[in-house]
Amino acid sequence: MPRFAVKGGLGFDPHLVAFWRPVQLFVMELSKAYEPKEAEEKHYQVWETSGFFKPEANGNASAEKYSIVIPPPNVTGSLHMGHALQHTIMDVLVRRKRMMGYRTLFLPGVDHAGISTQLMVTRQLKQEENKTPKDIGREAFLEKVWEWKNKFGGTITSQMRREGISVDWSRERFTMEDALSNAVKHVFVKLYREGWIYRGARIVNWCPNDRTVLSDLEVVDQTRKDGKLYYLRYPITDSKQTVVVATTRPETMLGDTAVAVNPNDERYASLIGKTVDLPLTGRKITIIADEYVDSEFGTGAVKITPAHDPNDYEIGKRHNLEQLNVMNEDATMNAAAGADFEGLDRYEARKLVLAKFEQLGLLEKIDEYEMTLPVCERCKTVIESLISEQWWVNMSEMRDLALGLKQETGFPHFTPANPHTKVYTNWLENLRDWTISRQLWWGHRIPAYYDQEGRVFVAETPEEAVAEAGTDNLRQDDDVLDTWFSSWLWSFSTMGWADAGFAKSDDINAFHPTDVLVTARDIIFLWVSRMVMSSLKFLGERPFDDVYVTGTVLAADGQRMSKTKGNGVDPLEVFDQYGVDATRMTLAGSSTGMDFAWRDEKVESYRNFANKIWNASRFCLMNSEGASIDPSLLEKSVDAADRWIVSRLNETALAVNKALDGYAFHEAVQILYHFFWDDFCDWYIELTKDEITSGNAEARSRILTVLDQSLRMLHPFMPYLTEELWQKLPGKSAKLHNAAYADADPTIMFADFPIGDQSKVDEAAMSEMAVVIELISKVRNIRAEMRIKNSEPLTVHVAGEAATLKAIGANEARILKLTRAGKIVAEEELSVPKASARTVMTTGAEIAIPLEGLIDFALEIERLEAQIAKLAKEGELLSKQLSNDNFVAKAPADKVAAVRERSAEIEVQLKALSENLDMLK
RNA sequence: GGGCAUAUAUGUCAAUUGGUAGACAGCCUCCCUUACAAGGAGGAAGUUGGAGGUUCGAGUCCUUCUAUGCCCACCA
Repeated sequence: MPRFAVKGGLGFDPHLVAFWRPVQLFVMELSKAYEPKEAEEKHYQVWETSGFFKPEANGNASAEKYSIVIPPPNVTGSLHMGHALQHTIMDVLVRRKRMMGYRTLFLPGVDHAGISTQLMVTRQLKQEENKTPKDIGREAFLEKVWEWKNKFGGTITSQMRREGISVDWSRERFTMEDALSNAVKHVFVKLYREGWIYRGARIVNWCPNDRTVLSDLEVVDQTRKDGKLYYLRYPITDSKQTVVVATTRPETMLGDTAVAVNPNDERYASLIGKTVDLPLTGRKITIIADEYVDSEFGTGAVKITPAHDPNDYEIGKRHNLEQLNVMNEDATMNAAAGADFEGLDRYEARKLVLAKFEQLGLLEKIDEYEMTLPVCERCKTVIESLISEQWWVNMSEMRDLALGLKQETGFPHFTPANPHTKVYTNWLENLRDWTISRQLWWGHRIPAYYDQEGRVFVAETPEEAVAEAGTDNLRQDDDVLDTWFSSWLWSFSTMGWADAGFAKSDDINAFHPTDVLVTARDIIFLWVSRMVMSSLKFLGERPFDDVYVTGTVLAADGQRMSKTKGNGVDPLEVFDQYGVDATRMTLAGSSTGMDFAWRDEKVESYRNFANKIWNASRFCLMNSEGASIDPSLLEKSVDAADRWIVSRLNETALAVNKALDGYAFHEAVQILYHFFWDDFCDWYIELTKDEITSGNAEARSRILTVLDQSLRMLHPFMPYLTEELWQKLPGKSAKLHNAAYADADPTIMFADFPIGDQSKVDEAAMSEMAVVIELISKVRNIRAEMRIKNSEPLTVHVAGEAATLKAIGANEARILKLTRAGKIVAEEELSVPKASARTVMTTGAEIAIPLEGLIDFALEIERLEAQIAKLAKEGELLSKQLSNDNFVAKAPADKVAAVRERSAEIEVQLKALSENLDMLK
């Protein structure tokens, strides 16, 4: 419907009347609800272009540093909830420290993601030009990749900007840029010269789809329920006897070079040393004995294929067996498999092998067998084990460095400490050599050069290699390095290590080691541990002090988010629907280190919270004429409510800082949520509303100042909303900044972060307000339970000790307003008619409200009895404790005293309540 | 096979060194009160997975069982 359409035909629409009324003029006009998009679009650009994210924004030469490098997302990636969680956590940490005056470096970057990127560009090439990488050649293909990178590589970084993270984009790095590539070459050469990198043929994980070797960490298990165990019968040479072997992969029998049994297996003792006629091949292979064989499994006899199985490979080495490779790189059978099989895919070959065994009457049986298969982490193709010449890193020195650091200094400290500390150390202790070569084109090409005789020369540049070889007739190794071989240098390669001649650059001196690494569980081995090693090895210092390991964001159904299940939640959609700040609060508020399920209800409630902050600020701004932020007002409050909110402010600041220092993000969020909503909105605004709306300039300034302090504490979590509001506060200026940013344009990003001060917690005000709050709550409770309308004025009678009555007297006007009572009568002893509702306060003070004609006696009796029952139950428990001599003797004195005190309170309350109850009966 | 987590209100999750269980959402009652109905006021709801034990006292520590999840190794 058009905006100004008039409903109906004649007359005027009552909704339109408002337009014609004189518009009320506010000091500041804010819409009724928070619209996140406006703020999100506006502020990030200003922050970034103003240089606020750069460490250089800090003008204090002696400022302490705080630094975090972001785990580089894949250049092909797009933002998911895991990123959003990690980035939120890091940004919260950095923003707070920045506000506290630290010189902060928050460094972003992107990973070239060898396999993913190559696959993506290959696919695109196929689609657009129907060509393969081979068709166009290495150089042309790499050009295509760079083209792709320049065109689409910015997706992830622009999504990161949307998150509001305060990273220094001027220091953004890419693992394939020159400096980082030089670092990789340098490290490779150094390790090679020291003997830690070597080239050798060993059995490896081969992905037939990607046509490259993979490290153990890039291979994952996949359970196959439809697996089968095939029993193949092999005839013993020159004998009627046969031996049956069980296998899940019949096609590999073409490469068998032995059959193995356990030396202690009596069934086969007589066969050891004999040979079998390997069917379909015409080869004879020996029956050997090896402890590896489990007599209990299958038939107790195992076919041995050293070239296609890691265990068989080991056995083969022990027994000097031939390694017969029967497969090609794409998992088709090769010539060695025999003419019938050459060129067949491994699964086709399997069918044919089985058919032929069947024909020969040598297929004993087929069992159903559930099994797990190794598959490629990325493309899920079943991995083939085969023997291949690859580059490896011997990790022993680096393992010792990392373990030594952990043992001697405790670094890095993991949060949560359990189970990550142990997992980390155990993994290091059992570390194996790392396969670093990959049969790809996209990546850091291995700086190894071969001459005509096949001799290898490893050097950082071709020129050096030529010089060393004494000939320029050299060919560079075709392979590239594992992507992680550049990632593991990330903590310092991003800080100018290569440009400083592989020494400490200014940035490294200023910001390394970084303070904390925030990451998900799955790359502790792949990345975290390797960063520790490389940093110790090449820089001589740890890369980070702490490691905060986030939980996994699960889908609403408690399952992992996955594309195939379609249960994923796209953070960008959540940003659109609920706002970035609400999403950040949700993520931070869920971050306990445990996995957690995504719930729309959560983000909805933080969306509501954002709106609450908006409206509370709106109220303050609507009543801000003649007022401005004035921190000195918090120092000299007279009124109890004011001293109370200042106390709560300080308590909150102390608790928030403590929580964040301990990476207890959920706790910090809870504390802020309740401080702002409960203390500030529900109590402080309501208590002071009269003063504020009536134009009391000091009250107005004070509430603005409290709001300012609150927004500052919320800012690390909700950057957009808080900046939007803070910019509107009268009196906002660079004077409110931490001293390190005195010269910057006013922004809440630089406002001094409240750290809290226990000495500013005013106990007298706290207990005075506790009385006021309790009294108001009790009266409201009576109204609600006795169904007395708010419009019905009441008289509240209170009888109790002097302190309580004094507190009530001092805050009479506010109590009257918030309880909508007409009068408060303080007296030594209650003098009220029988027709009254009664209750009692913690201090034992009695409250009664005469309800002539309004009271429902039955209801009131029920109400009192319920209160009595509840208190009596608690009292019973406490007196039981107190009558236990052991408790009194052994429990800490303050605990006993607390129980005594509470017990006494309950006794007083119970007495008062039952007297009141008697009066009604 | 080895290791490690988790099990708390209807749901999702909290609970510092053992001190007697909280939040949010949902639910029930009332209220569109001039910051906010994305709101206000009040309320109901839990023998903390089962069983044993240590302790004056256990959600928290120990043993054991059950269920779920994760990691590592292996899987002929």
